[in-house]
Amino acid sequence: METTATILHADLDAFYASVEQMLNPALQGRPIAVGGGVVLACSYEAKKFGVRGAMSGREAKKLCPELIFVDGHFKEYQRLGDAAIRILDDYTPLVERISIDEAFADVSGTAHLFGPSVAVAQTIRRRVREEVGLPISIGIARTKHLAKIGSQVAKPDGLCFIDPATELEFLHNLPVELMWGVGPKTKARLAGVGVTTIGQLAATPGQSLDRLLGPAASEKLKSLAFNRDPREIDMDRRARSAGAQSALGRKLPTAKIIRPTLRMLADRICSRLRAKSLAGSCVTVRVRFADMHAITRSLTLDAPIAATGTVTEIAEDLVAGALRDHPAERYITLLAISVSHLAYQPILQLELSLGLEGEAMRPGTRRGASRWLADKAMDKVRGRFGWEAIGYGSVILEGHRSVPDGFRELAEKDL
DNA sequence: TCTGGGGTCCTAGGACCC
DNA sequence: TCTGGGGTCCTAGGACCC
Repeated sequence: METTATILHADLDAFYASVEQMLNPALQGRPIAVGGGVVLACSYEAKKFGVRGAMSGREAKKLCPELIFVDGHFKEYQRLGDAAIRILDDYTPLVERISIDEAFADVSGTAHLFGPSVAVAQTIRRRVREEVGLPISIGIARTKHLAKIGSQVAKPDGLCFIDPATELEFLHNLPVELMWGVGPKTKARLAGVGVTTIGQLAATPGQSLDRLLGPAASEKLKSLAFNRDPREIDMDRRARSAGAQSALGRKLPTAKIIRPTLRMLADRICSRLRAKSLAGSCVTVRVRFADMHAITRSLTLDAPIAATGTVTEIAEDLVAGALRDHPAERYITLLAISVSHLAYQPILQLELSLGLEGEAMRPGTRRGASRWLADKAMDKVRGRFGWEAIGYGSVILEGHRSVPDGFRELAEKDL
């Protein structure tokens, strides 16, 4: 059976840090971290010292006294990430963007135009370097999972072609944590029974793996370990939820804290939804306590909503219920809202529902649609004069902005 | 002393329906 | 008194990824 490897996984190396080093040549070759209080990203020079993303700035400095902290150029990240991914588009329409700095591409259908996958990958790497100025690593394999592993092996600034004829040999020599879905917990469980490589996982009897990880996870890992990943390139993945969260430090769970925070979170989420004529019918809140343990509460509605006020009130009720269930917890450290079960809801449909039974958004509430219209008016003002021009008075919160807004926006998935 | 933000997917039990 | 099975949705929690 003749098979070829035509799935590419392209991944910009230490993306944010590489951009900073490109913009400021004095930073090249130096250990740098984007961010201050929290390390949002760091350069390879910093990684050598053990610096990692999500680490506190202080911890990072302790590991690497030479570390240079820089502010992020978030607009540039978006522009350059887009430019790099666009180069992939020149070689195939089958491109699946995973995040700002990463994408899959299937070049099987375009070999007659551009040559074999390795040649295409070499060209892409050269062009990204020349036209965008950044290093990008590419893995090439028969499946998405293996291509992704390939790009990790290729880093930094490399290319890794995995020949289908010897792919299992390649795969089985690698550590389990390179597999998709194996994080710290699963890695530790596997290590507990002496499994540290993908080959050892492949050789583990199904029954004992089932006992260790449950039948579903076990089956999934087995299929990945034998490179039987069925996933295909998906060109237009739709977001399934939209959420927002805010770390609070350590706060007493009073209405004074909770209400304005939830309103701000709902405002962020709902304006994003309305901008895309979307609404969701499931609202989930998360409350995290001082010991970092978090709980969730959710409510599914009869009809989708996107009005800030309605989402805020539902979130307040859910948080109140969550707190009632945990009376011993003295402090909260984070609040989050997520809206899911998203549905396209153009204004026409909303007006129709007004004529019928209001919008049943919430038991006992018929104000949802008029609120939605008021929100749309506000969105319009913001569109012309900026986000800060208008808003809910009570959302103005004191300082404590641990992460820049620019970073937050980059993390938002297109709805 | 402190520990970000935005997501996806899976599991398991219970309710409910046919 | 004893007695079904399958499917779907909801909720809560957990693991993981970028």
